[in-house]
Amino acid sequence: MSESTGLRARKKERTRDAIGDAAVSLFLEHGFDRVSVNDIAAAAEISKPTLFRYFPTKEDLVLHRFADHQGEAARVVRDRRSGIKPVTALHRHFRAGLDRYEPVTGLNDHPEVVAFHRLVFTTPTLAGRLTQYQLEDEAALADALGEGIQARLRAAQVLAVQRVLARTNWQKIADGRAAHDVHPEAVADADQAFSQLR
Amino acid sequence: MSESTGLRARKKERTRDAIGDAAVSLFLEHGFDRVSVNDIAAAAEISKPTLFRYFPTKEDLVLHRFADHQGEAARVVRDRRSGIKPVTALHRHFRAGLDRYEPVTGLNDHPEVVAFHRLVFTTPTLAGRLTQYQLEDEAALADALGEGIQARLRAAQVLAVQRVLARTNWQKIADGRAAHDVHPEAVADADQAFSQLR
DNA sequence: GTTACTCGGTTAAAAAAGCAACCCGGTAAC
DNA sequence: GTTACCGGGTTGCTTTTTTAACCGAGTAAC
Repeated sequence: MSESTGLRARKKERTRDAIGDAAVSLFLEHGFDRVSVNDIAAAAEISKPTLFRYFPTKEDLVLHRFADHQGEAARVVRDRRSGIKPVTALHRHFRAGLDRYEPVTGLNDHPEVVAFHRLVFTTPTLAGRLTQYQLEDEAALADALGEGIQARLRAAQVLAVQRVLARTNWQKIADGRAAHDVHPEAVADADQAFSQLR
Repeated sequence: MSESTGLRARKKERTRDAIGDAAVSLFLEHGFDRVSVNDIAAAAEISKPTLFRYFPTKEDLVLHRFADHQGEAARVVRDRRSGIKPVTALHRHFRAGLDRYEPVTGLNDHPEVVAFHRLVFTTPTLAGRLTQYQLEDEAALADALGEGIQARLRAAQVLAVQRVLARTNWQKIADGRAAHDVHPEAVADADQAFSQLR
């Protein structure tokens, strides 16, 4: 079938996961600023230079989970079937994310996921760097949408919508509601927001 | 206490264990000749050259467990307290091994250990190489005992005794008896054999 | 009788990891 | 105020590992 991933690649991936998991779990337990990169390296059983070879900065240890979705919007637009408008494709994609309760949509009530989002939103340096990521994502989406100011404006608006929707969902769940319970509202919000984009 | 083992050393040890364990468990399951070094490398998730950097030959993948006791007899003799004769020290050491049911003494009825010994004894190339190890051990013991033919003779006799004792114990256990049950006989045999050496 | 496997074992080059030492900004000690 | 430590990152240098290719002996195919 498809286990043709070489030994090297497999181990690198595993190391990367080990570092990321160790970091996130330590951050959740003690807070971002109270955990040093040395602690993380020790927990992941790697050396400090190795850690920085996998993640350029301390913040990326947290944000790689968002980074994994990097360029997703652009890809959705590029891969849409002919005859479908970009906004429609993005709308459907986001809705599918809601139906799968994907963490990125904010609609996920697993305690770790909720705590993880709180960690990101309440740590200034993390929130700051997260917007950096989103700006890159926006640029990629703009490229996929075409050229000129028009494309860039649309890209910005789409991502703003997604950001607000995700944040809204997360807030409701952080207030104690269950994801399943919030789902209908989340879908309704998304429908409204995306149709206003057209 | 003792966490001062560097990262590198710790990982090396773990890799070595992983290879050795993978090898032995595959050998026990399928037989020495029906498992290739490639299979072992794959199971241990390392490459073939790495395997051979840890173990010089395929046989050593099995025999390293004996090799870990390499030079033990010589050390026992050298480290004996003053006033104690070499044979006495070796006798006591062997007896202590019996009391701890150490696999090397043959007096151990853990299924894996029994199967492991059967594997070694019934695979000619392994049995052959095992005697090589014992010859080196014999030379070391001879050195510890002094110089000349006299020392070499004594060394040979001591190791021969230990070999026969261990083999005898193993045979009884392979016949289905419990180690605890065999223990008194094993001690008696050892006492008799060692006192005849004097 | 070549051809083409497989298997134990080796080689050379390149990637990756470890280690120790360092830079720089902050901050606590005295 | 300087000394000293801690934090995030970096820099060489060495050790370890992967990769792919190979050698030489055995052996099955045809």
